[in-house]
Amino acid sequence: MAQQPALSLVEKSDRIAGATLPSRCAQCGIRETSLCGSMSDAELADLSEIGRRRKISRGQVISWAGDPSRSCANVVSGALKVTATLADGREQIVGLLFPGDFVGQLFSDDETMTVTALTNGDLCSYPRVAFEGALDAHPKVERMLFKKALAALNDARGQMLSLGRKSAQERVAGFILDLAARTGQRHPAGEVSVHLPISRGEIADFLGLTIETVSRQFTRLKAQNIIAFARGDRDCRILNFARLDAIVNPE
Amino acid sequence: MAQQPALSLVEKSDRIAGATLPSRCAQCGIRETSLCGSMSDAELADLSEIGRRRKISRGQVISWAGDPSRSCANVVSGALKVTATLADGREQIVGLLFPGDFVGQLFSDDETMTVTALTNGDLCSYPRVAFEGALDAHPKVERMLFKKALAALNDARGQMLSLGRKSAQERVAGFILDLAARTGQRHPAGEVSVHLPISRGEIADFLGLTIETVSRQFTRLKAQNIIAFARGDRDCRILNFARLDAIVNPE
DNA sequence: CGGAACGTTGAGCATAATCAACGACTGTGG
DNA sequence: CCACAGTCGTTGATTATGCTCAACGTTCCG
Repeated sequence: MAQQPALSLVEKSDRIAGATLPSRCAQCGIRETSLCGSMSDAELADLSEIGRRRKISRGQVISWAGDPSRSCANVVSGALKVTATLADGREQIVGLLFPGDFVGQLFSDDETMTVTALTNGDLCSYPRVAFEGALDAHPKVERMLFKKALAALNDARGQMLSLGRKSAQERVAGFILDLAARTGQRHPAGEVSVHLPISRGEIADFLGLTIETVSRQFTRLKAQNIIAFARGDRDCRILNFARLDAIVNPE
Repeated sequence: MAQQPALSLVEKSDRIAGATLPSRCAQCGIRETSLCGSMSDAELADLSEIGRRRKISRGQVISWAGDPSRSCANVVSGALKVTATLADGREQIVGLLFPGDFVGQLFSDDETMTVTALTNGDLCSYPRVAFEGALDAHPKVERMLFKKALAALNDARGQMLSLGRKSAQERVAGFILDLAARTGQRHPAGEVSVHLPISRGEIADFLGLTIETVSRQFTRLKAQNIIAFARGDRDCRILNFARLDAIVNPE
């Protein structure tokens, strides 16, 4: 994955400005699920003053662990990964971000994690210090961010249980089921199809396994007719939901 | 470990009350590090209205995963563990709580994790809904809790890296170093002594290993003269900080 | 066409889990 | 006082799970 320079606030991008609500906010597809959902039009105009819309492309690093924390953002479209890494290159994905999620390290001078775009997409980006100032004036926004942080903490803790205590098969099966619950499409026959948003290697980094082990577990689930793949390696169909669930919730 | 009923708010305990600041708050040893540090005396009097001091004893379960979330608390003294468990009994410690830390699941009707006392201690306990109400009136308290949640999230993510990507020896060495940074005592000869607050079994549950593996890693570090134990199995002395650090930060 | 990225499969191995035994220490009750 | 059970930690033997190394097929692009 090509590594590119992190977000710079001086790069060319459109300004979201004006005393009234910009049209891109009024039309924004994620307004209900993001921070902005907690704000009145007047409040949103306030925040949009300091924000910029910004395009990101697959593989681009949004922020590097250790760099100064200068900006934060809402994900408007696309997907990103948050990773922790060791000096020798071992990597663990500690979070996945989708539209409506918040990116950045608030109240800290340094980023602690690296954030990378998994797909092309758009961010609504804010200078960190100005954004923190806006939080003082808008307690409803702070409350929403607080709740998002608590949800992220619960997610992380659930993932810790997987990483520390589950077998490879349980982790892979759980990954498919989690995705199905989030983004799965139900089919007439009762089957569910799930698009895997990340590569085998990224699944491995997410689950604390190797690429080969992830691949073998998929193969094993295919051999048991629990899942099947259609049109490539990323479109997974759950043929036997009950047996998949039985792997994840043992006994 | 004996399992006892979870926190009941009707149990006998002293009331922290009065329009003025109660003496137990004025004298509280953790006031600077806990929520209360962000409050003026007048604000603190407000919060103390709804709080109770409560004693907890080693092994006692403060709240069970799945139970309704009725209360939250500050840790005044002692230590607690936050655990996630699977149906078949596998357990992962996802957080350790010490004086000044916050206990409880805010903005959620159900607890998602089990919290258990590792030692005898004291909590400052609040009804959850009333506490949430107090947050509306005291943005500085909410801000402090928000920062604590973000710190807990960073901790959890660092732990995810250990669980997913580090060897048993790296995890055990890292555990000792983390404790040393938190609570270690420096000695004249440059050595550092660390009291391990939890048993081998709990260390295993924290690091995602078995008791035997944890024990073998301690033995290995002892054999290399990197650490030594004094007066029992819980007082660890770091004899060679550099080599311990080299294990944790490889290459 | 050549190369790169991605995914799968196989063989062998290493790490940590499992199963088992044992010593040290603690508190209990005869 | 001692016998006893219980908890905790250590150590040994064996096993299994998942990792490493390697080869190969496919797809996509330049």
